Amino acid sequence: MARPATGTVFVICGPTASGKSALALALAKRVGGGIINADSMQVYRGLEILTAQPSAAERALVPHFLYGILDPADPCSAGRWRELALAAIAGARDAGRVPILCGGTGLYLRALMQGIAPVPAIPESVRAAVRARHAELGNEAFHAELARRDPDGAAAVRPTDPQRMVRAMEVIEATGLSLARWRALPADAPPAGLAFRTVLLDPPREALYAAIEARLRGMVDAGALAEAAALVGRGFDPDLPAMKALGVAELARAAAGDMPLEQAVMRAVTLSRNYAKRQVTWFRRQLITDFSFNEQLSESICEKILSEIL
RNA sequence: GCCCAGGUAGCUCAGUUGGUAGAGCAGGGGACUGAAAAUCCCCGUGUCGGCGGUUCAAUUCCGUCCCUGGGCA
Repeated sequence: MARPATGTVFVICGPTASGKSALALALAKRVGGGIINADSMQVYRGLEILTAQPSAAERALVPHFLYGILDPADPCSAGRWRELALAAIAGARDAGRVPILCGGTGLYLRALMQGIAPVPAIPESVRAAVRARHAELGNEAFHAELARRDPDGAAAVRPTDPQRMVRAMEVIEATGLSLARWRALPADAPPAGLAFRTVLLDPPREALYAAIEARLRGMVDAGALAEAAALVGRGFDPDLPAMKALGVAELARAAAGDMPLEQAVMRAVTLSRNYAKRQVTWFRRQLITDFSFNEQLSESICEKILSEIL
């Protein structure tokens, strides 16, 4: 068995349906690894099919961490995931396993590998109040209010970007310090002694889009309609992250008979393509990667990649 | 066969009282520091169905043909 140097942590990233999970599994078998989820949606229970979480058979072969660990009502975040991932990395190493992070959420991976500002968790009461304030004022007036509280923050965020305006307001509201001030502080960096080896899967667009559609149809065959309907049936706040998993809204409507199945499937496929494109932009431009492969994963490509990175 | 409607961007359509046209979606590019599968920004030349005619000028008006709906036979 190939034995990477102590402290090595593999990172496998790439757009949805590029073959990350299969590559991670093959790598884990080869080096005695433990696979750690780095995907913002695969952390939730009740989305096993639609977020393509590893099967029970796969989990039996190799230890997996952070898949389906949170209830949809319990939102994750970059900071929270970072803590969980650090614990999982330590856990895998204690068990004699090589940690292999696998996932498509660039922000999470960057927060872990390149550090993140040490902003404390914002109390839920503050978050709710700021959101309500934004809903009450609307974009323009809210931006004006932010400009009064945090001029630099307001200048850095477009008045059309509610998510970032709300975040900037929450931080100054809860901590008394602007985001810019927090970001000027030393970042929460990964513990010393970890050496990330990052592999990017970046297949040709055409092959990737074909894989996305094939996989979506496979999900439907595997019961994605029922899964989506069950999740929506729990009546959660639609703003919860898990509720925004691609395909949930469309397939739940199809399950309820409110939308033709084929239309729901094609809509979910389109949304997934849009998402894959955003992911690719992130990985190419925001993440420092050690290896990049421009092919859709197959058995032979997988072998080639393994021999190259080990 | 006759009568209506239509034929404009990959798709769905708007529009031009005659001066060669623009939205949404798709697609492409980009931003990104804690709900990121999120949020946001930028990118629109296409025989305006074909061929004739009128006109300085036709995608627009006229004729004719073709195609697609719907109606009448």
